[in-house]
Amino acid sequence: MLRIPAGALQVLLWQRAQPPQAGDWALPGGALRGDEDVEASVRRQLAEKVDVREVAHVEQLAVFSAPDRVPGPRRLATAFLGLVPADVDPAVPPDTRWHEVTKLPPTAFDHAAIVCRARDRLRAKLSYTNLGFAIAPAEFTVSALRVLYSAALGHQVTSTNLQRVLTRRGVLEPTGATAMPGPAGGRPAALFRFADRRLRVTDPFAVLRPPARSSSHARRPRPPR
Amino acid sequence: MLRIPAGALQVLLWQRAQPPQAGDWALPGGALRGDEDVEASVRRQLAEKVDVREVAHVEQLAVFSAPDRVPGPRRLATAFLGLVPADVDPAVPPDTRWHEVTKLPPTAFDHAAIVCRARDRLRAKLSYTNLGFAIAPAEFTVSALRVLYSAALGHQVTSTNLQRVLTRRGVLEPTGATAMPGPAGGRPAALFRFADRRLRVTDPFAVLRPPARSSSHARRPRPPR
DNA sequence: CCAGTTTTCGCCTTATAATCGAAAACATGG
DNA sequence: CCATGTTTTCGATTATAAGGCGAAAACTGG
Repeated sequence: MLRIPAGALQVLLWQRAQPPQAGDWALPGGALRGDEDVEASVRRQLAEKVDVREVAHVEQLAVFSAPDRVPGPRRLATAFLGLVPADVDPAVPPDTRWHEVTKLPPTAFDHAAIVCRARDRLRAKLSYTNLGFAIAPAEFTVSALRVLYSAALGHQVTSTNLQRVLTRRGVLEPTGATAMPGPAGGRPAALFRFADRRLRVTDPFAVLRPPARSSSHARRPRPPR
Repeated sequence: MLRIPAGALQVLLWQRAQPPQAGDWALPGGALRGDEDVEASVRRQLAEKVDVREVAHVEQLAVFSAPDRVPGPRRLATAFLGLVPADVDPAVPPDTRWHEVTKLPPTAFDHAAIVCRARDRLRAKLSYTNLGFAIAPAEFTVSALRVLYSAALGHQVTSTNLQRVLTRRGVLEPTGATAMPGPAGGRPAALFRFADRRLRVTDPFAVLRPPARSSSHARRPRPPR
């Protein structure tokens, strides 16, 4: 479960009270029941920690299956990535806390590797899908979105380019309204929203695209040498 | 397990002799042992069908976990994508056969969906990684590679563009040798190979890239209006 | 009304991909 | 041995997308 509440990417962890690895921080999770698939199980596990209605997106990452990943009998873990919009602050149990992914506390088992995978997945999909809808509020300014993308991607992003790329792809659309200007004044920012709140691949990274091109520009034939 | 032996994408299936779903075609697979992770298990399962040394690439796809995906007690399946180069024809058991993915026979359980996922993964990764090394022979002409890419992607690809894109990214390199001309003559084609035979992301689909740009062109300032 | 601030937008440059046609390099038949 | 057909290769051009920069726009507060 990741979110970006204030310019920093955070992950939801809970502190283990019982051995093994008592005191270490772990990802939410639990055993799979016989009558549910892994997606349903994840939502059930999450519901014990946060209000699942505030989770904007959940997707499978990978299976972690090293025989010694936990002490005792081998256990498989199907890791998931969950995203919470930046403007909601779900209530969490007392043993549970948000941690910046760049400053992780001692983590249990292979959970640090899972967090790393989740962050990488988020970074990748922000580029070629509309996944931003899951980390952004319902409405936002381009500047606010820039902060979110910068934090998630780990490098600076310019407002100009962010707006141009996302609008060109049709994932961003203006609401028509404008936000209040900041305390220091300045031009009021236009509010935007994501056109679609379900995951959509904007550019199927098809670098070798189908020839479907109807470019009708008359080409001036080159004179033969 | 996919391959493209002659311009058509094929998947390795075996025909079930015992119920459930006797007669239907299924993907290779089997139970996970306690002392192996899923990757090791897949290689072990595959070894029962083909010579695993001929498998150029294996990667995890996803967990399929619907409670009713197989009759009887629920079973989880961690699906994998495997790729065999086009020039090898592994010996397979008598109940096993290659089928074109566009003309699948009746398949068992949810295996048709798994094949679909595998094909989609292959298509995507051909665009932004050097995964072509896993479907191509060690050496090949651009024309031969074009046939492979066209079959995998499902649409025509031009030799010119294929060569330029792959060489620009540094995934393709000439061997220096040339192939024999075809029976109808024609210029002998240069042979190429993949520079790296391990999966490498050539372009991290980073559409919003870090500003690391040292463009040093002096810009002529626009006159104010 | 003016200075300060932030957003927005147009213009330009750069990067990469797609298209097209001609030249190169071979085989074969007259 | 030359003309012809065939296939590959390559250069020139166009097309599309992304990044950079600065001016104009639109507000606040004195």
